Amino acid sequence: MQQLLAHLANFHHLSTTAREAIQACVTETVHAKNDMLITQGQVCRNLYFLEKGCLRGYYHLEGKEITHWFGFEQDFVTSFHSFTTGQPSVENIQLIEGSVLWSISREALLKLLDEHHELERLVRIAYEKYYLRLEERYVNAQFRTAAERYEQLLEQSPHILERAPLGYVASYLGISQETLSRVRGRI
Amino acid sequence: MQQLLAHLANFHHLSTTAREAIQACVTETVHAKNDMLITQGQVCRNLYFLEKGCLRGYYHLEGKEITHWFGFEQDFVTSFHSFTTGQPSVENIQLIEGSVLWSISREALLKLLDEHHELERLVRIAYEKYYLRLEERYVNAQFRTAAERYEQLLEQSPHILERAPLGYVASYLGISQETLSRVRGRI
DNA sequence: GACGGTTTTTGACGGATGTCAAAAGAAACT
DNA sequence: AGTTTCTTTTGACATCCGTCAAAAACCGTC
Repeated sequence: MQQLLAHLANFHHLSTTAREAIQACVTETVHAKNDMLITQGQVCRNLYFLEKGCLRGYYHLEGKEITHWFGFEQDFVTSFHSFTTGQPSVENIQLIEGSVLWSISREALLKLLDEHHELERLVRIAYEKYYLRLEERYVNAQFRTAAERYEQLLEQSPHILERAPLGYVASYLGISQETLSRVRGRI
Repeated sequence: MQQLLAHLANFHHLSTTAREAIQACVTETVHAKNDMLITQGQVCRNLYFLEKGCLRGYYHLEGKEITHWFGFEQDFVTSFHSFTTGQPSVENIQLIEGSVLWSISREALLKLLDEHHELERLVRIAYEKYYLRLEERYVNAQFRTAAERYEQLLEQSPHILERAPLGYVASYLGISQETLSRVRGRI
Protein backbone atom coordinates (compact mmCIF):
# COMPACT_ATOMS: atom_id res chain seq x y z
CA MET A 1 0.00 0.00 0.00
CA GLN A 2 2.81 2.37 0.86
CA GLN A 3 4.34 1.48 -2.49
CA LEU A 4 1.24 2.60 -4.32
CA LEU A 5 0.97 5.90 -2.48
CA ALA A 6 4.66 6.59 -2.90
CA HIS A 7 4.35 5.87 -6.60
CA LEU A 8 1.44 8.27 -6.96
CA ALA A 9 3.32 10.95 -5.08
CA ASN A 10 5.97 10.79 -7.80
CA PHE A 11 3.47 12.17 -10.25
CA HIS A 12 2.15 15.02 -8.14
CA HIS A 13 1.73 16.13 -4.54
CA LEU A 14 -0.84 14.15 -2.56
CA SER A 15 -2.78 15.70 0.30
CA THR A 16 -3.52 13.67 3.42
CA THR A 17 -7.25 13.59 2.73
CA ALA A 18 -6.59 12.30 -0.78
CA ARG A 19 -4.30 9.60 0.60
CA GLU A 20 -6.96 8.45 2.99
CA ALA A 21 -9.62 8.44 0.32
CA ILE A 22 -7.43 6.28 -1.90
CA GLN A 23 -6.67 3.85 0.91
CA ALA A 24 -10.36 3.49 1.55
CA CYS A 25 -11.23 2.30 -1.94
CA VAL A 26 -8.39 0.08 -3.14
CA THR A 27 -8.18 -3.60 -2.30
CA GLU A 28 -5.37 -6.11 -2.39
CA THR A 29 -5.53 -9.36 -4.37
CA VAL A 30 -3.05 -12.17 -4.81
CA HIS A 31 -2.86 -14.26 -8.00
CA ALA A 32 -1.02 -17.40 -9.00
CA LYS A 33 1.19 -17.87 -12.05
CA ASN A 34 -0.77 -18.29 -15.29
CA ASP A 35 -3.99 -16.92 -13.77
CA MET A 36 -6.03 -14.75 -16.11
CA LEU A 37 -6.68 -11.27 -14.79
CA ILE A 38 -8.88 -10.38 -17.75
CA THR A 39 -10.15 -12.59 -20.54
CA GLN A 40 -11.12 -11.41 -24.01
CA GLY A 41 -14.85 -10.65 -24.11
CA GLN A 42 -15.15 -9.58 -20.48
CA VAL A 43 -15.51 -5.96 -19.55
CA CYS A 44 -12.48 -4.85 -17.57
CA ARG A 45 -13.88 -2.83 -14.67
CA ASN A 46 -10.72 -2.39 -12.64
CA LEU A 47 -7.47 -0.54 -12.75
CA TYR A 48 -4.63 -2.47 -11.12
CA PHE A 49 -1.37 -1.53 -9.53
CA LEU A 50 1.23 -4.27 -9.61
CA GLU A 51 3.08 -4.40 -6.32
CA LYS A 52 4.92 -7.67 -6.89
CA GLY A 53 5.12 -9.96 -9.89
CA CYS A 54 4.92 -9.81 -13.63
CA LEU A 55 2.19 -10.14 -16.27
CA ARG A 56 1.45 -9.68 -19.95
CA GLY A 57 -1.30 -8.34 -22.18
CA TYR A 58 -2.00 -10.29 -25.34
CA TYR A 59 -4.62 -10.76 -28.01
CA HIS A 60 -5.33 -13.15 -30.85
CA LEU A 61 -4.55 -12.30 -34.44
CA GLU A 62 -4.38 -14.62 -37.42
CA GLY A 63 -4.42 -17.65 -35.16
CA LYS A 64 -1.51 -16.43 -33.09
CA GLU A 65 -1.17 -14.88 -29.67
CA ILE A 66 0.31 -11.41 -29.85
CA THR A 67 1.82 -10.24 -26.58
CA HIS A 68 1.81 -6.47 -26.83
CA TRP A 69 2.91 -5.36 -23.38
CA PHE A 70 4.44 -6.61 -20.17
CA GLY A 71 3.80 -5.28 -16.68
CA PHE A 72 6.21 -5.30 -13.75
CA GLU A 73 6.48 -3.96 -10.23
CA GLN A 74 5.12 -0.40 -9.83
CA ASP A 75 3.15 -0.51 -13.08
CA PHE A 76 -0.47 0.41 -13.50
CA VAL A 77 -2.19 -2.19 -15.61
CA THR A 78 -5.62 -2.64 -17.12
CA SER A 79 -7.23 -3.49 -20.40
CA PHE A 80 -7.13 0.18 -21.29
CA HIS A 81 -9.67 0.22 -24.07
CA SER A 82 -12.22 -1.80 -22.17
CA PHE A 83 -11.66 0.10 -18.93
CA THR A 84 -12.16 3.52 -20.48
CA THR A 85 -14.97 2.70 -22.88
CA GLY A 86 -16.82 -0.02 -20.95
CA GLN A 87 -16.78 -2.29 -24.00
CA PRO A 88 -15.72 -5.94 -23.83
CA SER A 89 -11.99 -6.38 -23.80
CA VAL A 90 -10.22 -7.54 -26.94
CA GLU A 91 -7.17 -8.44 -24.96
CA ASN A 92 -6.25 -10.92 -22.26
CA ILE A 93 -4.15 -10.19 -19.21
CA GLN A 94 -2.29 -13.13 -17.77
CA LEU A 95 0.07 -13.51 -14.84
CA ILE A 96 3.57 -14.63 -15.78
CA GLU A 97 4.52 -15.03 -12.13
CA GLY A 98 2.57 -15.21 -8.90
CA SER A 99 1.68 -11.58 -8.17
CA VAL A 100 0.31 -9.11 -5.65
CA LEU A 101 -2.02 -6.47 -7.03
CA TRP A 102 -4.00 -3.51 -5.74
CA SER A 103 -7.20 -2.71 -7.58
CA ILE A 104 -9.78 0.02 -7.87
CA SER A 105 -13.01 -0.10 -9.85
CA ARG A 106 -13.83 2.43 -12.56
CA GLU A 107 -16.77 3.72 -10.55
CA ALA A 108 -14.68 4.18 -7.41
CA LEU A 109 -12.00 5.94 -9.44
CA LEU A 110 -14.46 8.36 -11.04
CA LYS A 111 -16.01 9.05 -7.65
CA LEU A 112 -12.55 9.68 -6.26
CA LEU A 113 -11.83 12.16 -9.06
CA ASP A 114 -15.13 13.95 -8.41
CA GLU A 115 -14.53 14.26 -4.70
CA HIS A 116 -10.82 15.01 -4.83
CA HIS A 117 -10.33 17.37 -7.67
CA GLU A 118 -6.56 17.47 -7.17
CA LEU A 119 -6.37 13.90 -8.40
CA GLU A 120 -7.50 14.87 -11.91
CA ARG A 121 -4.11 16.38 -12.51
CA LEU A 122 -2.37 13.34 -11.14
CA VAL A 123 -4.27 11.09 -13.50
CA ARG A 124 -3.57 13.38 -16.40
CA ILE A 125 0.15 13.23 -15.67
CA ALA A 126 0.01 9.45 -15.32
CA TYR A 127 -1.57 9.30 -18.79
CA GLU A 128 1.20 11.42 -20.21
CA LYS A 129 3.79 8.94 -18.98
CA TYR A 130 1.73 6.01 -20.18
CA TYR A 131 1.48 7.56 -23.60
CA LEU A 132 5.18 8.25 -23.91
CA ARG A 133 5.96 4.62 -23.17
CA LEU A 134 3.55 3.40 -25.81
CA GLU A 135 5.05 5.77 -28.34
CA GLU A 136 8.54 4.53 -27.59
CA ARG A 137 7.46 0.93 -28.02
CA TYR A 138 5.87 1.86 -31.31
CA VAL A 139 9.04 3.47 -32.60
CA ASN A 140 11.10 0.44 -31.63
CA ALA A 141 8.74 -1.76 -33.59
CA GLN A 142 9.77 0.06 -36.76
CA PHE A 143 13.28 -1.33 -36.80
CA ARG A 144 13.60 -3.45 -39.88
CA THR A 145 15.19 -6.68 -38.86
CA ALA A 146 14.47 -9.00 -35.99
CA ALA A 147 18.05 -8.65 -34.79
CA GLU A 148 17.73 -4.89 -34.49
CA ARG A 149 14.47 -5.07 -32.58
CA TYR A 150 15.97 -7.67 -30.28
CA GLU A 151 19.01 -5.54 -29.55
CA GLN A 152 16.80 -2.55 -28.83
CA LEU A 153 14.90 -4.60 -26.32
CA LEU A 154 18.06 -6.00 -24.80
CA GLU A 155 19.26 -2.46 -24.24
CA GLN A 156 16.07 -0.80 -23.10
CA SER A 157 14.20 -3.56 -21.27
CA PRO A 158 16.52 -6.40 -20.31
CA HIS A 159 14.18 -7.30 -17.43
CA ILE A 160 11.62 -8.49 -19.98
CA LEU A 161 14.09 -10.99 -21.39
CA GLU A 162 14.97 -12.20 -17.93
CA ARG A 163 11.46 -12.82 -16.75
CA ALA A 164 9.27 -13.72 -19.71
CA PRO A 165 9.33 -16.97 -21.70
CA LEU A 166 10.82 -16.75 -25.16
CA GLY A 167 7.55 -17.21 -27.02
CA TYR A 168 5.96 -14.19 -25.36
CA VAL A 169 8.96 -12.03 -26.13
CA ALA A 170 9.00 -13.18 -29.74
CA SER A 171 5.41 -12.12 -30.36
CA TYR A 172 6.14 -8.85 -28.54
CA LEU A 173 8.88 -8.22 -31.09
CA GLY A 174 6.63 -9.30 -33.92
CA ILE A 175 8.73 -12.29 -34.92
CA SER A 176 8.52 -16.05 -34.59
CA GLN A 177 10.01 -17.84 -31.64
CA GLU A 178 12.37 -19.71 -33.92
CA THR A 179 13.76 -16.54 -35.40
CA LEU A 180 14.25 -15.03 -31.95
CA SER A 181 16.07 -18.15 -30.85
CA ARG A 182 18.42 -17.92 -33.82
CA VAL A 183 19.03 -14.20 -33.38
CA ARG A 184 19.81 -14.74 -29.75
CA GLY A 185 22.22 -17.52 -30.60
CA ARG A 186 24.19 -15.21 -32.85
CA ILE A 187 24.69 -12.61 -30.11
CA MET B 1 -12.31 29.28 -33.48
CA GLN B 2 -15.87 28.04 -33.09
CA GLN B 3 -14.67 24.71 -34.42
CA LEU B 4 -12.09 24.42 -31.68
CA LEU B 5 -14.51 25.29 -28.90
CA ALA B 6 -17.15 22.97 -30.28
CA HIS B 7 -14.60 20.19 -30.46
CA LEU B 8 -13.55 20.73 -26.84
CA ALA B 9 -17.18 20.73 -25.74
CA ASN B 10 -17.43 17.19 -27.12
CA PHE B 11 -15.05 16.02 -24.45
CA HIS B 12 -16.64 17.75 -21.49
CA HIS B 13 -18.86 20.68 -20.59
CA LEU B 14 -17.21 24.07 -21.00
CA SER B 15 -18.18 27.03 -18.83
CA THR B 16 -18.40 30.50 -20.36
CA THR B 17 -15.44 31.77 -18.37
CA ALA B 18 -13.33 28.84 -19.55
CA ARG B 19 -14.34 29.53 -23.14
CA GLU B 20 -13.28 33.12 -22.84
CA ALA B 21 -9.99 32.18 -21.24
CA ILE B 22 -9.25 29.78 -24.08
CA GLN B 23 -10.11 32.35 -26.72
CA ALA B 24 -7.73 34.78 -25.07
CA CYS B 25 -4.67 32.58 -25.37
CA VAL B 26 -4.91 30.73 -28.67
CA THR B 27 -3.73 32.22 -31.94
CA GLU B 28 -4.41 31.39 -35.56
CA THR B 29 -1.65 30.62 -38.06
CA VAL B 30 -1.75 29.72 -41.74
CA HIS B 31 0.84 27.48 -43.37
CA ALA B 32 1.63 26.50 -46.95
CA LYS B 33 2.00 23.00 -48.32
CA ASN B 34 5.33 21.32 -47.39
CA ASP B 35 6.05 23.84 -44.62
CA MET B 36 7.68 22.37 -41.54
CA LEU B 37 5.73 22.96 -38.35
CA ILE B 38 8.42 21.32 -36.21
CA THR B 39 11.88 20.17 -37.19
CA GLN B 40 13.87 17.47 -35.45
CA GLY B 41 16.11 19.01 -32.79
CA GLN B 42 13.81 21.94 -31.99
CA VAL B 43 11.80 21.98 -28.80
CA CYS B 44 8.11 21.87 -29.64
CA ARG B 45 6.52 24.48 -27.39
CA ASN B 46 3.04 24.53 -28.86
CA LEU B 47 -0.02 22.39 -29.04
CA TYR B 48 -1.92 22.83 -32.30
CA PHE B 49 -5.48 22.34 -33.37
CA LEU B 50 -5.90 21.65 -37.07
CA GLU B 51 -8.89 23.53 -38.40
CA LYS B 52 -8.26 22.96 -42.09
CA GLY B 53 -5.67 20.91 -43.93
CA CYS B 54 -3.56 17.85 -43.44
CA LEU B 55 -0.10 17.07 -42.08
CA ARG B 56 2.20 14.26 -41.04
CA GLY B 57 4.67 13.41 -38.28
CA TYR B 58 7.81 11.60 -39.32
CA TYR B 59 11.28 10.74 -38.11
CA HIS B 60 14.46 9.32 -39.55
CA LEU B 61 15.49 5.72 -38.99
CA GLU B 62 18.12 3.71 -40.81
CA GLY B 63 18.36 6.35 -43.51
CA LYS B 64 14.65 6.36 -44.21
CA GLU B 65 11.80 8.68 -43.33
CA ILE B 66 9.20 6.94 -41.19
CA THR B 67 5.82 8.66 -41.24
CA HIS B 68 4.14 7.54 -38.05
CA TRP B 69 0.99 9.61 -37.95
CA PHE B 70 -1.22 11.85 -40.04
CA GLY B 71 -3.31 14.75 -38.82
CA PHE B 72 -6.56 16.02 -40.33
CA GLU B 73 -9.30 18.51 -39.59
CA GLN B 74 -10.29 18.63 -35.88
CA ASP B 75 -7.13 16.90 -34.70
CA PHE B 76 -4.86 18.11 -31.95
CA VAL B 77 -1.28 17.82 -33.07
CA THR B 78 2.10 18.35 -31.50
CA SER B 79 5.40 16.59 -31.13
CA PHE B 80 4.04 14.90 -28.04
CA HIS B 81 7.29 13.81 -26.45
CA SER B 82 8.98 17.15 -26.88
CA PHE B 83 5.91 19.11 -25.83
CA THR B 84 5.44 17.22 -22.57
CA THR B 85 9.08 16.80 -21.58
CA GLY B 86 10.60 19.99 -22.99
CA GLN B 87 13.33 17.98 -24.71
CA PRO B 88 14.29 18.51 -28.38
CA SER B 89 11.92 16.81 -30.76
CA VAL B 90 12.98 13.61 -32.48
CA GLU B 91 10.23 13.99 -35.02
CA ASN B 92 9.34 16.40 -37.78
CA ILE B 93 5.89 17.73 -38.51
CA GLN B 94 5.24 18.75 -42.08
CA LEU B 95 2.21 20.11 -43.87
CA ILE B 96 0.85 17.90 -46.62
CA GLU B 97 -1.61 20.58 -47.71
CA GLY B 98 -1.96 24.28 -47.04
CA SER B 99 -3.47 24.44 -43.56
CA VAL B 100 -5.10 26.62 -40.93
CA LEU B 101 -4.00 25.97 -37.35
CA TRP B 102 -4.76 27.30 -33.88
CA SER B 103 -1.97 27.11 -31.36
CA ILE B 104 -1.37 27.47 -27.65
CA SER B 105 1.98 27.42 -25.88
CA ARG B 106 2.80 24.93 -23.14
CA GLU B 107 3.10 27.74 -20.60
CA ALA B 108 -0.26 29.21 -21.56
CA LEU B 109 -1.85 25.76 -21.38
CA LEU B 110 -0.47 25.05 -17.92
CA LYS B 111 -1.59 28.48 -16.73
CA LEU B 112 -5.02 27.79 -18.16
CA LEU B 113 -5.18 24.49 -16.28
CA ASP B 114 -4.14 26.19 -13.04
CA GLU B 115 -6.71 28.93 -13.34
CA HIS B 116 -9.55 26.83 -14.69
CA HIS B 117 -9.50 23.63 -12.79
CA GLU B 118 -12.41 22.19 -14.78
CA LEU B 119 -10.12 21.94 -17.81
CA GLU B 120 -7.91 19.30 -16.16
CA ARG B 121 -10.66 16.78 -16.68
CA LEU B 122 -11.12 17.83 -20.27
CA VAL B 123 -7.45 17.36 -20.98
CA ARG B 124 -7.47 14.00 -19.22
CA ILE B 125 -10.32 12.85 -21.44
CA ALA B 126 -8.57 14.14 -24.54
CA TYR B 127 -5.54 12.05 -23.57
CA GLU B 128 -7.70 8.98 -23.21
CA LYS B 129 -8.92 9.35 -26.77
CA TYR B 130 -5.45 10.09 -28.04
CA TYR B 131 -4.17 6.98 -26.33
CA LEU B 132 -6.87 4.75 -27.75
CA ARG B 133 -6.03 5.87 -31.25
CA LEU B 134 -2.35 5.15 -30.78
CA GLU B 135 -3.16 1.70 -29.44
CA GLU B 136 -5.36 0.94 -32.43
CA ARG B 137 -2.62 1.97 -34.81
CA TYR B 138 -0.22 -0.23 -32.95
CA VAL B 139 -2.47 -3.25 -33.23
CA ASN B 140 -2.94 -2.71 -36.95
CA ALA B 141 0.82 -2.66 -37.38
CA GLN B 142 0.95 -6.25 -36.20
CA PHE B 143 -0.76 -7.70 -39.27
CA ARG B 144 1.73 -9.89 -41.00
CA THR B 145 1.63 -9.02 -44.66
CA ALA B 146 1.67 -5.68 -46.38
CA ALA B 147 -1.62 -6.54 -48.08
CA GLU B 148 -3.35 -7.05 -44.77
CA ARG B 149 -2.08 -3.82 -43.29
CA TYR B 150 -3.13 -1.99 -46.44
CA GLU B 151 -6.64 -3.40 -46.32
CA GLN B 152 -6.95 -2.46 -42.65
CA LEU B 153 -6.02 1.09 -43.54
CA LEU B 154 -8.35 1.14 -46.51
CA GLU B 155 -11.20 0.16 -44.22
CA GLN B 156 -10.42 2.27 -41.18
CA SER B 157 -8.80 5.39 -42.62
CA PRO B 158 -9.54 5.76 -46.33
CA HIS B 159 -9.07 9.52 -46.02
CA ILE B 160 -5.34 8.94 -45.47
CA LEU B 161 -5.09 7.17 -48.81
CA GLU B 162 -7.00 9.92 -50.53
CA ARG B 163 -4.93 12.78 -49.26
CA ALA B 164 -1.37 11.60 -48.64
CA PRO B 165 1.23 10.70 -51.29
CA LEU B 166 1.98 7.01 -51.64
CA GLY B 167 5.47 7.19 -50.18
CA TYR B 168 4.21 8.63 -46.90
CA VAL B 169 1.52 5.99 -46.62
CA ALA B 170 4.02 3.23 -47.36
CA SER B 171 6.31 4.23 -44.50
CA TYR B 172 3.27 4.58 -42.26
CA LEU B 173 2.45 0.96 -43.03
CA GLY B 174 6.06 -0.04 -42.54
CA ILE B 175 6.59 -1.19 -46.12
CA SER B 176 8.35 0.12 -49.20
CA GLN B 177 6.58 2.28 -51.71
CA GLU B 178 7.08 -0.34 -54.41
CA THR B 179 5.41 -3.03 -52.35
CA LEU B 180 2.49 -0.74 -51.57
CA SER B 181 2.12 0.05 -55.24
CA ARG B 182 1.99 -3.65 -56.12
CA VAL B 183 -0.43 -4.48 -53.33
CA ARG B 184 -2.70 -1.70 -54.44
CA GLY B 185 -2.57 -2.91 -58.04
CA ARG B 186 -3.78 -6.34 -57.00
CA ILE B 187 -6.87 -4.96 -55.24
C1' DG C 1 0.20 20.61 -76.78
C1' DA C 2 5.16 20.30 -75.49
C1' DC C 3 8.23 20.39 -71.59
C1' DG C 4 10.19 19.44 -66.88
C1' DG C 5 9.51 17.71 -62.57
C1' DT C 6 7.21 14.68 -59.49
C1' DT C 7 4.83 10.53 -58.36
C1' DT C 8 3.71 5.86 -59.33
C1' DT C 9 4.43 1.48 -61.54
C1' DT C 10 7.04 -2.45 -63.27
C1' DG C 11 10.96 -5.83 -63.45
C1' DA C 12 14.75 -8.72 -61.64
C1' DC C 13 17.11 -10.45 -57.81
C1' DG C 14 18.64 -11.65 -53.11
C1' DG C 15 17.95 -11.92 -48.26
C1' DA C 16 15.39 -12.24 -44.01
C1' DT C 17 11.97 -14.62 -41.85
C1' DG C 18 7.77 -17.65 -41.32
C1' DT C 19 6.33 -22.43 -41.23
C1' DC C 20 6.49 -27.19 -40.25
C1' DA C 21 8.72 -30.83 -38.03
C1' DA C 22 11.88 -32.96 -35.17
C1' DA C 23 15.57 -32.93 -31.73
C1' DA C 24 17.64 -31.29 -27.62
C1' DG C 25 17.50 -29.29 -23.17
C1' DA C 26 15.21 -27.89 -18.57
C1' DA C 27 12.08 -28.21 -15.14
C1' DA C 28 8.57 -30.57 -12.40
C1' DC C 29 6.81 -34.52 -10.32
C1' DT C 30 6.91 -39.37 -8.54
C1' DA D 1 17.11 -41.63 -10.96
C1' DG D 2 13.20 -41.99 -14.28
C1' DT D 3 9.23 -40.17 -16.57
C1' DT D 4 6.48 -36.58 -18.18
C1' DT D 5 5.84 -32.05 -19.68
C1' DC D 6 7.26 -27.67 -21.16
C1' DT D 7 10.63 -24.70 -23.38
C1' DT D 8 14.22 -23.80 -26.57
C1' DT D 9 17.03 -24.96 -30.51
C1' DT D 10 18.08 -26.70 -35.12
C1' DG D 11 17.12 -27.90 -40.04
C1' DA D 12 14.96 -27.50 -44.68
C1' DC D 13 12.25 -24.95 -47.66
C1' DA D 14 9.05 -21.50 -49.59
C1' DT D 15 7.76 -16.75 -49.85
C1' DC D 16 7.20 -12.13 -48.92
C1' DC D 17 9.35 -8.04 -49.34
C1' DG D 18 13.29 -4.62 -49.82
C1' DT D 19 16.51 -2.74 -53.09
C1' DC D 20 18.08 -0.86 -57.29
C1' DA D 21 17.04 0.72 -61.71
C1' DA D 22 14.24 2.03 -65.39
C1' DA D 23 9.85 2.99 -67.51
C1' DA D 24 5.36 5.00 -67.38
C1' DA D 25 1.81 8.06 -65.79
C1' DC D 26 0.50 12.30 -63.90
C1' DC D 27 0.56 17.40 -63.22
C1' DG D 28 1.28 22.05 -63.58
C1' DT D 29 3.35 25.66 -66.45
C1' DC D 30 4.67 28.03 -70.36
